[in-house]
Amino acid sequence: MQKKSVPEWISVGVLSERTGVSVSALHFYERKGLIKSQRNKSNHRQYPKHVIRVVSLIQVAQRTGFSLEDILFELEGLSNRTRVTLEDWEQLGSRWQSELDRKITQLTELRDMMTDCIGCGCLSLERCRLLNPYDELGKKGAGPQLMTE
Amino acid sequence: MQKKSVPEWISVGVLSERTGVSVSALHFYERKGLIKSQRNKSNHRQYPKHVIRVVSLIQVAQRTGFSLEDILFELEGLSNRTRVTLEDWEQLGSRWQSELDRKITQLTELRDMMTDCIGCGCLSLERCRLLNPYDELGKKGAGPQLMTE
DNA sequence: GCTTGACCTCAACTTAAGTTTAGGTTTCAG
DNA sequence: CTGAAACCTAAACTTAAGTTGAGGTCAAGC
Repeated sequence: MQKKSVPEWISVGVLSERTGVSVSALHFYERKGLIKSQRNKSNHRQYPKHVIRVVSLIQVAQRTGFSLEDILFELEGLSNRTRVTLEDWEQLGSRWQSELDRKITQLTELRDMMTDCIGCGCLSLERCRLLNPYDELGKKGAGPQLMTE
Repeated sequence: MQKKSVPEWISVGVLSERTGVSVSALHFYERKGLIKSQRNKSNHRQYPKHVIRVVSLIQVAQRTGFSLEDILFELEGLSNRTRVTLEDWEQLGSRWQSELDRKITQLTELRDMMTDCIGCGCLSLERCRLLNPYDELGKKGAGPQLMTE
């Protein structure tokens, strides 16, 4: 019992409507190699319907902060270029989750540092780890430091 | 008992060293109006030492995701353009914190959606709220939807 | 048979946040 | 006196992710 594979082609306009991505951006993605199309006899692009999913994944990846270059790299690693399977999705999804976790951690640290700093109020250029991330305290010996400005 | 105000001038090279921001970027910031300098007799820029703090704040703001334009706007709202006081910092700091909170919330939502989605595995273009943020389900009536691809 | 809408290509433009390059001074150390 | 270090300006270049514009084709509807 083989499922029939029914590509069912859609135009760039329809792809744009279905994904919320502008036609010009879709052309752009195609130039970058993120999606592929066939042409009909009038030279119009025809996309297999499942490209909708690829475009949607691209959008999710962008929202998590990946560049199109990164995304192209990820997509190229997939077993099958246009058809995104469940395994593909599990792979991508967990990779993207780690990236998101990394980002969230970073921002949270920054926010906590900010909380400390506002509470502390020292605004010291010498001591403040927020204002002074490339800290080189210790060079000058320990102990209280003057806030020389 | 008045404190003497001792500006103590520093060169662009020193400012660059102290902040970790390249000289060309500092020139750029000056063109954009984010920092100001005086010139000495050889036409070299001289910055009052507390500009270091302004540049540090610019970096923090950038790390929290503000554009230089935003930052310029914030800095212009300060009581005093170059000298950043404790009150200034409290003002800015809490504004930036909210922005950070907003971002963290967004990313967290995206990550949780992703967790759901990977667990669910449906990858349905019709139903998935991750793949389909501009959802218009309901248009077609409720009930189970075919994953037509 | 003409207009309209959807599509095509290619090239130039846009914004942000700088960097790079080219050419020109000044100042200090040897 | 000579050369290097630090500085100056102005303009062009860079990258990302597209957008905009000009000019052209094609099929459908009136």
